[in-house]
Amino acid sequence: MKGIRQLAEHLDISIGTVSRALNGKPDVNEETRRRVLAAAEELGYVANQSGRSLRQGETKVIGLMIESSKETVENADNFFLGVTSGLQSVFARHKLDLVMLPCPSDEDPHEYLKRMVARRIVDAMIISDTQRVDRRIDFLSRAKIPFVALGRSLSAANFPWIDLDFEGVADHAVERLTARGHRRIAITAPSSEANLGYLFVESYRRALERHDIAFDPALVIHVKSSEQGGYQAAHELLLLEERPTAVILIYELMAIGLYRRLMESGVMPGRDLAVIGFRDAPRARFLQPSLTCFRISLYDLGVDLGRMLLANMPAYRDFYPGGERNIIWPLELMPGESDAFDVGAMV
Amino acid sequence: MKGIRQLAEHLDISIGTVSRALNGKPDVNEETRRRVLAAAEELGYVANQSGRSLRQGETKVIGLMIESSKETVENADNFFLGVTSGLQSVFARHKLDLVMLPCPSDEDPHEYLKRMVARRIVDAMIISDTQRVDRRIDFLSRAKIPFVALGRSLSAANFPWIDLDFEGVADHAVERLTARGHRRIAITAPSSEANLGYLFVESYRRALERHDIAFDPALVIHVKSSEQGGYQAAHELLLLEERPTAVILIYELMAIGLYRRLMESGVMPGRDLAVIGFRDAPRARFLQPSLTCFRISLYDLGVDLGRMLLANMPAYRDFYPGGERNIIWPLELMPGESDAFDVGAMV
DNA sequence: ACGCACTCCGTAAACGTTTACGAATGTATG
DNA sequence: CATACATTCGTAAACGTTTACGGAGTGCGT
Repeated sequence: MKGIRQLAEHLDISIGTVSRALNGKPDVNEETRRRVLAAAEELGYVANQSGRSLRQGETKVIGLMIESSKETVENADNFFLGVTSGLQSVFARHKLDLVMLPCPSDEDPHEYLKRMVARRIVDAMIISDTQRVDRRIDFLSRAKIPFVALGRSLSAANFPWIDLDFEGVADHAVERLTARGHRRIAITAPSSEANLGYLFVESYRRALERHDIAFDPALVIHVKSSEQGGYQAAHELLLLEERPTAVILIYELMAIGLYRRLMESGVMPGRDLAVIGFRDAPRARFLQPSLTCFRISLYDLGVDLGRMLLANMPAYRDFYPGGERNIIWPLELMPGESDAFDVGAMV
Repeated sequence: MKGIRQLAEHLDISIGTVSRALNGKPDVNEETRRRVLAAAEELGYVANQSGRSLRQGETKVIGLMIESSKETVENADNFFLGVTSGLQSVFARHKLDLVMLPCPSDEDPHEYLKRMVARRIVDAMIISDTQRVDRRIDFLSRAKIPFVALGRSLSAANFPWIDLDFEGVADHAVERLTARGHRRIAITAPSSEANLGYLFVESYRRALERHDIAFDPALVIHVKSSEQGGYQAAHELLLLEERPTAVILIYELMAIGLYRRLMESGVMPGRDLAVIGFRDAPRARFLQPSLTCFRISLYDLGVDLGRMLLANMPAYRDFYPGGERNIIWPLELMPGESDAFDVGAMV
């Protein structure tokens, strides 16, 4: 099957009518439409996207940009695939397709993004891993490309984003730990410029203050968010003169390395040191001891992300009226054994 | 910047010449080419892909199709992102872009694939998670769409693929275990129709035979390839009347759940049961005990995958002469503590 | 002076689709 | 019966790019 022209000839109908029939336009006889659809099905005709895009100026494809930097590869998890499912469930209703755009590690994310939209590969963008100042946001806003960000940023005053409820997580974690007598609570943070790490530590600092605990910079351990980083974090933790009794991890798989290093020194997580993890963790409960962890409903997050994006696209705006422009996404605590350590008993 | 026409007017040059200049065609004055490139850079002109694709009949985009089924999400790892880096390093040389196409879990992979190529979103495809009989391979061959498969299949006699060296892995693992006196060696396998699981078990069976060990179907544990599945596998393992002394895991993260379940019953992995894992595992060494595991160089695998694909595309064939059509990819053993259990001492 | 080859560039057609416009037909209205 | 309107369809232009073709200019050998 070549194109719409062959289909039209086969039906002995003009090409324009065939197009209207396929696209559900009103001014076409229902009988004709039936015949066209049947023939298209039979001959396996699918519209050439290039021709359509050229004419309409839109590709019907949404891009989800992801980093494929070395560190991302190392700590890769189900995060994006989970979100993807939710996104697709929304996009499918509008015959929009989703492609994931992995930015090569040796290319500047900003340049990569520009190239993708300039080539008209996608109509709209979902960006993630937002930096504290992120030129991509500037660019997309200025170029009036519809987009949503997974993560806040300082780069623009008002743009659509969904971010995680760091404040709630930190508060919940600190509350839970102080209730068990903990006063020296460490935290891990990435060394990158990702806004996530910054917000995470800031929320932690404020949560401490609310519980009348002085913030000690020495308790912020800057390591990579991977098993390797967890190992390193435990190592640095054990070297501190006044050793903390609890630690909050920014990424749940870090617990693997952390546990390992602790046990090498005879320190038992959950008994000698309380550990709380962050982000999605169906696997957390299989660790030994099982990890107390905050989890995210990735699918639902994807759904909201998709809706928010479409609400910002003129062609689909009407389907999603009155949506918020920003969402702070709540996380749910999954209690485990890793924070069972009760300091109160020792005091 | 609208299009090439505006660029041409701005330079007071014909549109055809501008196009030739940009595309490196020979019949254009070097001075003119310099001016054009400078102006394009200055005005931020990038060719509209839709127009170009329509004219040339190709999109310059390669698709990497991945499953986003529930199970894939659960055990998602760095696999695809790791391969992606290698792929992009090859594609970049030819100004080809890579997009990842996540097949929605509620859509038939075959239909999804057909839709993507029919819409001309990509020129060529890399498919993964091949099934024992996989209609996608049939379709792509027949439609003469260039493609490479990550994984063998029975669906076509001769198509380009790269697959893992299951035979080598199984042989190496069984060899290593029997050298330490093990005779009852269990293995985990997925319950799906994925060819990977089938080949994995078959290789294991043949490796046993080569070492004069009878194949016992009861020792093939069908569980999901996730932490949860590992937990389940350990559970079933402990119920066997004649308990095996070793187990081979098809996916390294299963070790987390497996360890947990074993310890719950007081069985110490590495001391009471030897464990060997499979597939990439920078994280394996942080488990407690560290996991003996076979690792893959994902980047290099991606490079070969990319080369093999381009060798099958007429436009790029000349750059990659004489490449093999099929590659069995070797894996490297990373020794750990999990298989230290020596049965010989007990006999 | 002529023909020839070579370099460089402009012209226009083509890719497959959507859509504004108007034509043709049928039907209701005055 | 003339007019108005609704329904259905065909015609042709347009989207932005590449490229076959040919033309203009230049240099060279005869």
